[in-house]
Amino acid sequence: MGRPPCCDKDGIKKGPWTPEEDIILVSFIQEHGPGNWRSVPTSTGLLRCSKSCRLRWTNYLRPGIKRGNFTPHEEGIIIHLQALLGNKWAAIASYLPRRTDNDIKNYWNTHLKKKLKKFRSACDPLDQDSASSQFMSKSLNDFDNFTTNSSSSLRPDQASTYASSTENISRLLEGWMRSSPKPNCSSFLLRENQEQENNSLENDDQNIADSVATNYLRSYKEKPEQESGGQISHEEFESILSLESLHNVEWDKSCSDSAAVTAKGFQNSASTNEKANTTMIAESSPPLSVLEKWILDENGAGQVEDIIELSPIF
DNA sequence: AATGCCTCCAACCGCCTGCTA
DNA sequence: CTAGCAGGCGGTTGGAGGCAT
Repeated sequence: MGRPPCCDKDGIKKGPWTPEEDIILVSFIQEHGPGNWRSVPTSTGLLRCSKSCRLRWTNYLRPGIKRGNFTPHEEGIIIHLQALLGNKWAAIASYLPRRTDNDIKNYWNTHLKKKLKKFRSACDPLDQDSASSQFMSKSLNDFDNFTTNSSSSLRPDQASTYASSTENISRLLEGWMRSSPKPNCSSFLLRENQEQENNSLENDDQNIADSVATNYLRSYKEKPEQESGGQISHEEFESILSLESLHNVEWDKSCSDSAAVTAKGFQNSASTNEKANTTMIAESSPPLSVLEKWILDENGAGQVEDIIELSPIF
């Protein structure tokens, strides 16, 4: 026999969560830590299924979630990663630790898809396929300029309403958690603490850079040959090469043979100057983030300053 | 003021994978 | 080994609120 059912399917409440339910859920997690969702409905008396509880926590109540407008640079990261990884929102969210996959997915569907469409139309209204491929070779700066000059991506009225409601809950939760920290929830208490949150902001550069480097290399190496067709794009390889040199990552034997051959060939034929530049950048001080160098590699020098200036998380 | 349309996001649905009994 | 559930994920939707007429 398998596991027992997580919860009784009858009498399950659906729809928006009330503040009371939020408080019950958070107080339970404060005591027991996130996880073991199966026991949440029975232990708390919430008329919600365990799945709903988990979603509510991960997408809304979890401390450390950054809400509100996406920065132009965050947009750029999402666009770039979406082009590389597809609609792997969870994977993309792993590069933006303070954003939830649901938020990124919503933002993509409601804002970025439209902007991309406009961008592509602006590139070449007569040849959408060509414009699509051109887009990948366009710099993030082009897109940033385009989006900056476009109308606001989030209506101010909605943003303020949304922020005020979430902030109220957030403040409530922060107060509770600070008042009685529990050892078993230290992992998320770290994130909810404002002081440490500020530190986290300062360290986001390296955290995200490391996250990008390791996840990107891992996802590439785990990419089945049939999926990539044994080939990688110029952009992909340049990204990987840049990350590899910055992190001293060796090409893994586990890479598919043809992909590895392609990569090696590309590596050998790549401009010496390009590689030297990359290495030089990597060794320069103060260090730039891997992500910045990654983007820098694709967009030419001069973008880094914009990136740093644009995004508060960098 | 009333109505219809549009935008946005929280939450649900269904599928998949991995784990557990 | 197998059945069946938990957790994770991406796609989709319902409803609230704003805007245009």
